[in-house]
Parts: sequence; C-alpha cells; structure tokens
Amino acid sequence: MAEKFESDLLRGSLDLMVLSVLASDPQYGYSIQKRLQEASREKVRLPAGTLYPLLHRLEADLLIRSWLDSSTGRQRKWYALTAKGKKRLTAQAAQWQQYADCMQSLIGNYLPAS
Amino acid sequence: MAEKFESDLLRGSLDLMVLSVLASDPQYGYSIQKRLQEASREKVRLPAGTLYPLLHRLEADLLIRSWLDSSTGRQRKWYALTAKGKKRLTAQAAQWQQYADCMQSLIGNYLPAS
DNA sequence: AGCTATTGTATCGTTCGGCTATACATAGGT
DNA sequence: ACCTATGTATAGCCGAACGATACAATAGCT
Repeated sequence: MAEKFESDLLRGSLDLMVLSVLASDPQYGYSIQKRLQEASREKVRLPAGTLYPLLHRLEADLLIRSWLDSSTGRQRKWYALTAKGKKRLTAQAAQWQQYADCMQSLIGNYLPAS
Repeated sequence: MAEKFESDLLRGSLDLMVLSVLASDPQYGYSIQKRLQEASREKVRLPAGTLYPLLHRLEADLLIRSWLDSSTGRQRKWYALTAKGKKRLTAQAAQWQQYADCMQSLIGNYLPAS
C-alpha cells in the first residue's frame, strides 16, 4: 500500500500532472507537491529536486507564470497557467488518453480480473 | 494521423509493451517491432537503437530468454518469456492500471468530450 | 547482372528528465 | 533547545530512448 510508482512511469507525465493541478487555481510549489501526493493517494511524491526544476522548465516554456508573495512572512512563489499552458494541458491530456487506450488494448489480457 | 507518441511518454512502459507482445508466443526482434507498430496503429515505432538494447536488458534480468535460428538462411534471434517474465508482466500491468486510473482522475476534466 | 528496398541484428554517443544529496531559512510545538 | 513541517533552490549522478551508423542476407525489379 502507498508504494510509489516507478520513476520512469512518471517520466513524460509529470508535466501533465502539474499542469492539471494548476488548472483549477494558482498554487505554489509546496502546495502542488502536497496536492499531487493527496490526489494520488501517496503514490506520487515529488522530491523537491524533481519539482522545482520542472516548474522552472514549464515557466521557461511560458506554460506557467510566477510571482512572489512575501506578505505572509514565509516567502512563497505562486504559479498559474498561461493561455499557452491551458492549450498544452488539453492537448497533452488528449494525447495521454490515446496512449492509455493503446496500452490498455496491449495489456488488457494480463490485468487482474476487475 | 499516425503521429508518434512522445518518447518520454513511452519511457517506463516499453518494457511492459514488449513483455506483453511476447506473452502470446515467441518473437524475434524485428517481428516485435512490427507487431507493436501494428497494434498501436503506427503510433509506436521502436527504432532499432531502442529495441535491441531493451531486449538485451530484459534478457540480462532473466525476464526473457533467447536462441538463434539460422535454419532459415536469414539469421533470427528468437525471444520468449520466462516464468519470471510472466510474473513481471502481470505485476507491471497491474501497476500500470493503477497509474492510469490515477492520471485519469487528475486530467479527466480536461479531456475532450467522448 | 545490377540496383534498391526490406529484412534482420547490433553498438556508440548524445540528450534529457527524475533522483539523491545538500543547502538555507522561517514557523510551530514540546 | 530541539525537532518537525514548511518553503525554495542547485549540483551531480544515472539510465533509458534516440539518431547515426554499420553490416549482411533476401526479394523484387528492370
């Protein structure tokens, strides 16, 4: 129970996960981490060394934008989806769906009876 | 149409794909390549530089075993699942299903109307 | 006979993302 | 005083997927 997914499984999907978390409302790094953790029932636990470089990449690609909030004593860096990011989210989600369908048809026979 | 999946999406799933292709009957490298290509409707096209190292890894892990067939003039290297490989296949398939469910719940809202 | 595409296996070096380890700082509880 | 949780960040390692390249036998065409 609560054993993490293999790292390589996440590869190529983490961007999509983070974009989807940011879709509903702005978040800061740590809250993204917690949300993902919660939404996946502890199966996705992004180490800081994964999360922050990822956010920097997304921002460099203009998929998200950020601003600092120092008003709360503890400094937080908030992130929000850009228009480009929203487009990317729907595009990536659609592609992921196709990919999942493909995998499903390949491995369907070897899945435990549901 | 027939545009390939991004490489990173495949990452961590390729092992599973190949194992599933080998589950029904033994195959040689080139036939695996073609089967996967066909089963995915051209969306998965494994380059030789990906496929052969992958097969060597699986064999080193004792998930598959191989033998040469030189009787047909053109030399082929056949691969078959080992008992360990079969177990790995079902385990990986189950894990993938969980992962897919997790992704689904995350991105479900941003999927095009089905 | 010569040419080309397909079949078939293999390795080298590059690229790039996720990870561990490390660093630093504030807040709250005991 | 100490420890945990919160919060952001970087450096360096590791390993898988890839493009390029190599080599060889076969099939089909003209």
